[in-house]
Amino acid sequence: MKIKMKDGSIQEAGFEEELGKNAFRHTTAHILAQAVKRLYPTAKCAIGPSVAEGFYYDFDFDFRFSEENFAEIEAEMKKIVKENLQLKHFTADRKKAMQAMEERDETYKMELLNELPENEEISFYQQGEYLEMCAGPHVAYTSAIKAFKLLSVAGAYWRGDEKNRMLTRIYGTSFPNEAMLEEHLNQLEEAKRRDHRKLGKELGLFVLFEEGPGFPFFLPKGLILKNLLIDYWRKLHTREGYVEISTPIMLDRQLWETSGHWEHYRDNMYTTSIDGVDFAIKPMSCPGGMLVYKMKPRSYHEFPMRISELGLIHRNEKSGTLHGLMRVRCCTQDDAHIFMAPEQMQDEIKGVAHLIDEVYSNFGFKYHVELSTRPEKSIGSDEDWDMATKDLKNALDDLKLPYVVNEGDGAFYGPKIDFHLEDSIGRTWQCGTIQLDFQLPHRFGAEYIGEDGKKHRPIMIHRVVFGSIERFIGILIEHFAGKFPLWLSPVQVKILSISDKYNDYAKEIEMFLKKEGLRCEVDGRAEKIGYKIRTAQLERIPYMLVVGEKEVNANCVSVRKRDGGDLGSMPIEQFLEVLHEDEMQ
RNA sequence: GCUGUUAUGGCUCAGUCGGUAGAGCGUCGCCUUGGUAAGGCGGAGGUCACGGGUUCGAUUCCCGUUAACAGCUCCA
Repeated sequence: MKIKMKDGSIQEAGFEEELGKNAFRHTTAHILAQAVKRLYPTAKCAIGPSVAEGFYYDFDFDFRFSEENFAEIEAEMKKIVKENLQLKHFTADRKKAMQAMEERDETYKMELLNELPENEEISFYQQGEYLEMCAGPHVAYTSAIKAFKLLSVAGAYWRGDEKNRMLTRIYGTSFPNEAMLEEHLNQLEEAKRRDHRKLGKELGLFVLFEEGPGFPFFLPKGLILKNLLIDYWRKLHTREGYVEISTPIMLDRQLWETSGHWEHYRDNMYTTSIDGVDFAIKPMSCPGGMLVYKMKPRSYHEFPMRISELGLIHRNEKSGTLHGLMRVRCCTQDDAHIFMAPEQMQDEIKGVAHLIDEVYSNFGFKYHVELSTRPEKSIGSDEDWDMATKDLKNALDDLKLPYVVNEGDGAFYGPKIDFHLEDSIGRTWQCGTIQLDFQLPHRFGAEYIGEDGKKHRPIMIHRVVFGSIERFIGILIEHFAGKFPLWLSPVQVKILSISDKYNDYAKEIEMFLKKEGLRCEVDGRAEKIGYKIRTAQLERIPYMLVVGEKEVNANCVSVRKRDGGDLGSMPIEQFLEVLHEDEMQ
């Protein structure tokens, strides 16, 4: 494909290249805008870029727009593609540009134009009667857009600011041929099938009630999963030299004033009053950990002091942001606070980064890293922030971990390294984080006696590996599509009797396996074996043991694997070996 | 929180252009006692999210509330 660049040059790029794909989708967005203007001349255009899986365009309509309008827009877009319009690129000076936008009453474009530098040549693309102020790039002809589809409509603030007017955003996607579009739509369907909210309900893992929006209930099988993750976590942290504490979920307001949460996090905190004293339910565990640190004089001999806590935290998240287990108002954070001397900082950051990598790799997760810098609402001096940010950067560079900088997204007390995991439809969620904090030790007056016998201020790292266990479980469910590895499966083995005559034998097998420490169940219903297998298969149970007359007589079990089908008959001891091999994988 | 959409048995969904509702799955009972992804028959189960309004009459129309969904904003 020929791509028309902003500077007037022409580059060659295929759809599989970023440049080609973005130009392709961006042009589709223009075709959408052209169709919209033809059908609804009073609509105003804002912006319409390409995004990871397609494109969107923001419009300001003077009527209520809905997905019912998609059909006629798509029909009009098809016409524009068929008309094979050329995308002509040209530039104009500011005055002419403004004149053109005024004529068309494109007030949003005029606002954007006003913010461009005084002497800048303004770039335009025109296809047929449709003219857009746009930096491109675009493909050369509208006929290139062979397959497209409008997907959804949603509100979006003008320029991403919630104080601004809300515009109507139309999402769509496009491909060079119908087959690719079809495949993409299939992928979206598959993603819906592994949505953790759907699977969580089907597999009986967790539930949310109207009585507690954002406060998930764990059901027996979900709690097994949660507890197994915690067991795994404890083992790792003991190995890594952490000690674990548990602090109250509710503490005196004064503590939160000292930490700065009262001032900077107040809107997200639940509070109550007892005997006329204000208390706040903790949105983070650090201040409690700080009290433990400060309870007695500390020495550099104790450093690095790694104190972990599975903290039950509550945050009043805005109603519209709640999302299954991914975004909740109450969750368990696998927190830890590391107190140390400045010279230990680099090693500690790297140690935590390795630990996070170990855990994510164990589950087969891919992740990406972001470095979040000082937000507007924050505490501490510029020097401290610069130093802390530089320290995190150095550690990332040493580790050779690629990262993107997320300006202004740090915690209010310090910059952080964030680890992001993907859900089934490619949305990413922050899970692990490493935060460097010079502020809380200062605010609390934390100290330690150094080698020189003098008092010093410790540095503090806040870090989580899972992030919130709830969110991590959400990611796990989607990643495995409910087919958890053997060690994590709430039910590992289900024993299916051919008929209820063999239920006693099935129970014997169950007792035997339970003594071996396995989680198992018997399906002794008066149903046919095909039906019991179907049920167990839908429950994503890793191993099924079929027992009937043959097995009773031969004192064995017939093994069926969730993904491998019938493995044949074997004595129960041999089945244990099969499980053992599975676990080794 | 904002914009839009939605809310009907445990689950997934029909339906009523205003006259108080139906299917499949699940559940319960009976028959069947079976060999690797759904055997047959029958029963129970719903104040149609909640609160107002319009109406002779509202699950259906209107308003509000709550929750869910998509996106935005925000975040672990």
